[in-house]
Amino acid sequence: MAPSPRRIAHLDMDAFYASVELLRYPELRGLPVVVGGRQVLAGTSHREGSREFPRLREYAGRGVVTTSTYEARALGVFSAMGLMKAAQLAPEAILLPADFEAYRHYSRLFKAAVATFAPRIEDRGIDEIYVDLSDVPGETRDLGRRIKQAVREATGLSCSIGITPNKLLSKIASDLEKPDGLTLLAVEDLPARIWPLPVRKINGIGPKATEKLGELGITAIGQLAHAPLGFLQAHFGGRTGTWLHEAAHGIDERPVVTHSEPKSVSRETTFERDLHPRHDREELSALFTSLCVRLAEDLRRNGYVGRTIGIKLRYADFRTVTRDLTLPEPSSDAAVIRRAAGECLRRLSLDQKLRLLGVRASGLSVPDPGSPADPPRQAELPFALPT
DNA sequence: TCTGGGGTCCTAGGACCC
DNA sequence: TCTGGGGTCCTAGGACCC
Repeated sequence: MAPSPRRIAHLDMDAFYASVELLRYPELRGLPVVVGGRQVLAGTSHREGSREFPRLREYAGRGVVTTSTYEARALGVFSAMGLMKAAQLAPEAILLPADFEAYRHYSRLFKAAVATFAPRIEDRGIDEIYVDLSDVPGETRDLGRRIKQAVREATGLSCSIGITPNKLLSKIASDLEKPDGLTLLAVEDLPARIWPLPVRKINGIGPKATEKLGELGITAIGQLAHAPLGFLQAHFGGRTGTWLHEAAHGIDERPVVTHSEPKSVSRETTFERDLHPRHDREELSALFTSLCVRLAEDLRRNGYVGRTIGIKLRYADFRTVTRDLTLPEPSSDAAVIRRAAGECLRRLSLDQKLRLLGVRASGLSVPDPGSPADPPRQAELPFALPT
């Protein structure tokens, strides 16, 4: 007898950041609203009663759209789009700065609400989770309705849920009836509901793979399903070819992972304007040190030390390079991190303008209590870039 | 109108060791 | 003094995701 299929839910909050902002500013409901950018705009009046909100057209800078309301999406404004481009499409849209504290608060609320009756939860970021419902009693659609209701009662927000035998299909399903959707799918529904969709809908197929598949004449998931395994393996390699084939057939045995340890921690910043390593040396050096200090704080706050320290540079032409260095002993000390990052920096030619600088710690571990890997809190910092 | 910040996983070459 | 082979670590880059 075949084992009964799992019941895996994927829950995705609808336009999450923007929806949280609408809780705060209900008068913006129904308007195109965009969350993004880095700071509140200067000159924006905040009068009580008749509040003036900044418009997208007033924005100047390097920010991107983090979330847009469905009204803004109707104007062509989507996540990850540059705000300057978004302003061309929707100059009158309201632009609000991101308030991650608020989003984290609502994130905790909705996850806690789901956990009260479906505790096997995999965190997929601030606004998404997978939930293993296999052992939760109740009829599937009813469970879905109860989860949505619990989320709404806890947060005042709507979400979309897909429930299928695995994570891959549930992720696709949760998107099918957004917003406020509840979509149940069984393997028999694959040809009718999944195969007509573009391959890009498969989580893990991005712009590059979509492009390459397109060149091979494959645009729909059904076409991918009918491509011979050997053909896919020949073009994408053994592993990826097999994965593409299985994904198109709705096969995915990955478990819901309820706990995982972080692998790396990083801090990076894109400058307001491109900076030259020599001409803007002092400003860059201060930024670099500040990134190291914040990274060290992040490590300490979360109780980790890192053994590999790396840097990331993005040149003005958007070319990105990384360098890293593995230390003899792991550390969370800002001065140690700064020194290692400085060593990495010395391995790069610094004759072009930069737009981004980042620092990363990987090879994380939890330090032994009292070990020398956990040095005193404050240490002296070298404040100059290596020459 | 140029493209944020925080992550994960995979690949691949060279060093190094047995 | 012809070119073995496997395992692991380190490093760099890239695709992808939220």
